[in-house]
This record gives sequence, C-alpha cells and structure tokens, in this order.
Amino acid sequence: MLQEILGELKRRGCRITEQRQTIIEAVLAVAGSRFTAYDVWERVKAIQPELGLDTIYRNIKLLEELGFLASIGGVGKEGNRYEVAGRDHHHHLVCLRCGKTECIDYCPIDDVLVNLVQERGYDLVRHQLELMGICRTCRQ
Amino acid sequence: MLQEILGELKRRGCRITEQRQTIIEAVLAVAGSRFTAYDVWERVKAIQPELGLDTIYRNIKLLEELGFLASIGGVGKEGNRYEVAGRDHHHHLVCLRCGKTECIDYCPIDDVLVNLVQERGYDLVRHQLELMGICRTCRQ
DNA sequence: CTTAATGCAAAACCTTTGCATTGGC
DNA sequence: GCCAATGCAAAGGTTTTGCATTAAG
Repeated sequence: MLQEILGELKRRGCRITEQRQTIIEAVLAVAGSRFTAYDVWERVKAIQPELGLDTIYRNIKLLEELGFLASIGGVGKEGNRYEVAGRDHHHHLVCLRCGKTECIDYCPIDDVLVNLVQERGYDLVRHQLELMGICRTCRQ
Repeated sequence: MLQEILGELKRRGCRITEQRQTIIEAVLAVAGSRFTAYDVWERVKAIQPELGLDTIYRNIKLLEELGFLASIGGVGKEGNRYEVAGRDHHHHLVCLRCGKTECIDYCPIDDVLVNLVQERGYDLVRHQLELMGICRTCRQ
C-alpha cells in the first residue's frame, strides 16, 4: 500500500519528502479506525517534532484528491475524520464512550430506499450508516 | 410544541426572556430541515438585531440538554446541524452542493445488522443513515 | 432583590492560506 | 537550479467563555 501510494505520487510529479513519507506511514498505521488530522499529528510528532499540523492537513487533502483517503465527517465537536479508501463498501460501528470504531461489511441499502431518493429528484452519490453503541469493554 | 417547551423551562427554573422565546420560535419555524446555529441567527436577527450568536449557542445547548433538540453533525466544513427531537425515527437525504436536507421516513436496519452488532459485543444505542446526492435544482 | 440570561469582547478550537525558506529531483 | 513542499505565522470560521450589565421572577 505504501509503495502504491508513493508510486502514484511520483507519477503525478509530487515529491517524496521525509515528512510526506512519515505522514503516509502514520496514516496507514492508524488505518482500520477512522482518524482525525490530530491523530496523525500525534503519531508523527514522535518521529519529526517540527512537523506541523498544517503539513498534515495539506497531505491529507492531497491523499484525498488522489483517492487514497476519504473524508467521512466527524461526531459532535471533534474535527473531520478520514479513513483509508479503496476498501470494499462498508459502514461503521462506533462506541459512544471510547470512540473505538469497527467496520461493518454489510450494507442494508435496498430498492425501497433507492426509489425513494429517485422520486425526490436526487442523484444518489454516496451514503453512510453509523451504528452507535457501547462496546463490551466500556460496559463493564 | 412552543408551550410544551416553555412549560418545561419554567418547571426547571429557567427564565423566559424575549430572546429565548424568539429563538425557540425560530427553531420551531425551521424544524423539518436540519439547521445550524447560524440559520437560527439569521431568522432571529430580523426581529432582535442585538441578539448575538453566543446567545443562540447557549439556548441551543439548553434545548439539547432538555431533549428538545438533537445534534446530528454536519457535512464537510459547515458547522453542527440540529433538528427538533421527538419526531418519529427517520433518516436524512442531503444535497452535497447546497446542503438542503430532507427527511426519509424509512429505515432499512434489519436483523442481519442487529445480529452483527450483538456478535461484536455492542449494545446498539442509536444509528443514523445519511444519503448524499445532488438535488434536482443543483443539477441544472 | 436575586440571580439567570444577555451582550460584548476575547479566547479556544479546527482548518486554511500567504510567504519566505528548504530540499527533492 | 527549479519549483514543490515545508515551517511559520497569521487569518478564517465555528463554538465557547469571562465578566459586567440587564431584566425575569
């Protein structure tokens, strides 16, 4: 995955800086859960303390444009969250207490819904389902 | 609805100020679509120009605590959106271009999903489905 | 009269942007 | 050496907070 991203960046004429590589590695390391720009920053700071949040944002935006990351909104007042794209279509199960997120590989979107959207005159672009609950650990 | 809210506020020992009443009326007026604090402010300013956004936020927070409003996140970089609570369970259809929101009174959550969540050890508290597309007006 | 609510201003967030400097290529 | 990317600082937008003042009860 790392090589694939670096390759595409080169093909696009982007430069592979130390910072950029560190950021991409950090993003891939937290992949699996949805992360904020700040999450990435915390990881990256340990390796390159001078690296600023602005650089994180710029790189996240770049990766988003290239289709490697997808913005998936955030809950409450936390900032935007992102996840690594390219995974099969899926939804999220979020623990309301600890924020832990799991992916659900099942999609309940059915014809009824698709028709409803069409009737209202919308072109459906995407959708997201968020299941919120309390995980086993937090319940104890 | 207005009377119900005012009654509960009094019962709680809150004071009914002109500003508060104007805000609640504005909130109820935009009910049906999801609104931001700014949306409310624009309506309210016409009636009480001195009323500040801070007062809107304070009152929205209060109404949220009393259970009359629910925060339902926002799309992209727009601020939080709210809606009047107590309505039947429903989901949302959002136009990605203009932000307009419609309610969908159909819920596709099925047994497969409920079982999946249980298997993972979560108590399902709530869920939200967001259908995103481009509305007829914006497509032209 | 008491004290909750407001108005104002300032701060706290998250995110973006301008510009000089650095460093890939 | 060229120009993309970074670092820094500052600005934008949303939301919160402190504090003196106003007004509901």
